[in-house]
Amino acid sequence: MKTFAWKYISDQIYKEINEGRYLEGQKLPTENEYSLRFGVNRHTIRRALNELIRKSYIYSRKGSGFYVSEKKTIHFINQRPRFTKSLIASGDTPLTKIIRLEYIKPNEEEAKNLKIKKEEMVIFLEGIGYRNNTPICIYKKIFPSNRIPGLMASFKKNSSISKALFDSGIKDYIRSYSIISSKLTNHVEAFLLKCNQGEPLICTKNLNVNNKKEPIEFGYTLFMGSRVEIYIENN
Amino acid sequence: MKTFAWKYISDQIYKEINEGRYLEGQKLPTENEYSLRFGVNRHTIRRALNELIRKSYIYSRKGSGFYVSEKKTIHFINQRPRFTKSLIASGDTPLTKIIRLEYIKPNEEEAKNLKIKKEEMVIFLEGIGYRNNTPICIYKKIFPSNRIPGLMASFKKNSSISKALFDSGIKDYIRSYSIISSKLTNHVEAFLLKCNQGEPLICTKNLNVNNKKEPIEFGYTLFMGSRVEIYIENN
DNA sequence: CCAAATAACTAGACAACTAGACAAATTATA
DNA sequence: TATAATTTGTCTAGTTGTCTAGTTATTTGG
Repeated sequence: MKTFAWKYISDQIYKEINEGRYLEGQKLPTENEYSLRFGVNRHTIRRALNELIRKSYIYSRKGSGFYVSEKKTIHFINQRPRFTKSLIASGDTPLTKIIRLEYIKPNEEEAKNLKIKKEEMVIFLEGIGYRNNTPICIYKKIFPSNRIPGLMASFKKNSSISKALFDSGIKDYIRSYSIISSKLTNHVEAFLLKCNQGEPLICTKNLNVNNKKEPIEFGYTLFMGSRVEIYIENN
Repeated sequence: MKTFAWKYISDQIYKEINEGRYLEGQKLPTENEYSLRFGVNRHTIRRALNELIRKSYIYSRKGSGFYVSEKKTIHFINQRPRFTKSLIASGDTPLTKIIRLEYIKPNEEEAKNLKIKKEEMVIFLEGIGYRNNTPICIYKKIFPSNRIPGLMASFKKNSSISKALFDSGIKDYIRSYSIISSKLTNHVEAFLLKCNQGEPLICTKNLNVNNKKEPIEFGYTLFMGSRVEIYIENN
């Protein structure tokens, strides 16, 4: 049995990362530099680095370089889900950027979950969640606007989603259920998450209800597998 | 299929313009602002914006910014249509490029409109109309050559269509009727008009007659919806 | 053990993207 | 009005991503 160059190099670089030679988020040497150092072709270096990407120890940015991955964000799924708070608690700077906000017609599943008629227009909200300026998820949320008067205006005024809900009278809400699945990023998701096409995603689908148990939000979230892990709390 | 950042961004900005978020002539966000918003380098933004300039949805002013292009208003006159003159009058540089000129057999509608036999050969002329070096329309015209002696030779000599008609004895003509409809560009039209496939077109079909009320031209024109608006005068 | 097939590796070209510098034109400010 | 700041235009250079093609090394199967 023979150890191949790419495997040796991959292990070697990983060892150096593990030794703490490079901090989280720090840039690694370029392909070219590694190529000179190990005396192999650039493509062999790429293979070694791609192996580390596959294991999500590092990630790459086109035209820029390879970087050491940061620790995964833990996303808690429990009764009272709050993206921002869960991140603040873990000492990270959260941010969520809305990229789409409009009225649409719900599909069958959405209408059924929200307990409204298929013809009733709903608020569609799409955004990207960040941690330390790195995108970690794409979320899509459907709100029954008829049940929450003034919500659209509130979204346009507020940057925080839960604050917008609060302003519209939703003082509290709890999660009714969550479904978790997985898939690979398509080209659009890859762009939005600034990753390569074909990376694994953790997909959640969930329903939030108010204290009268009326559905107020049906949402989908795509978490980047390499940057997030989901923690399910039972209490 | 793979989406590049510049393509995604270009499409996104175009969508926002098309939604009416920015009015004609209005300034777009700066390269820097877009760069922060999309999280890419300024040069990638430039590439996206240059794509929109190429399709003349926007234009730029050095040291100032990027602006949404203004539509050209075409006065669709019932009486004396003249592409060249109407553009000169509005202070633009006119140009029309003939891309096809030959004898063909007319179809039923054309023969009927021109009041000739189906077997009688006619002159088929196809061209592209420009404003400021940007294509704004594709036109196809059918002329009953038997009724206008020497017209083909005249077309080959002259660059202006109305001048060619004038030289062939058509000193004056008026529009008999026009029909306006709409459709989306196919890939050939998109290529000729240097725009995306699926852009809306304003389609006109019309008949011109001489002072003896004999039909002398049956024509189709496809105006690019995003670059042109048609003004119809009733008097 | 040999031949064929497969995987590893080299080599090069080109595109997409990042990065920074500086010029030229415009706009805001003192 | 003069100056500073902003913004687009144009460079050069470097890095990753994706191809294609060809060579060498290893494994596989008879």
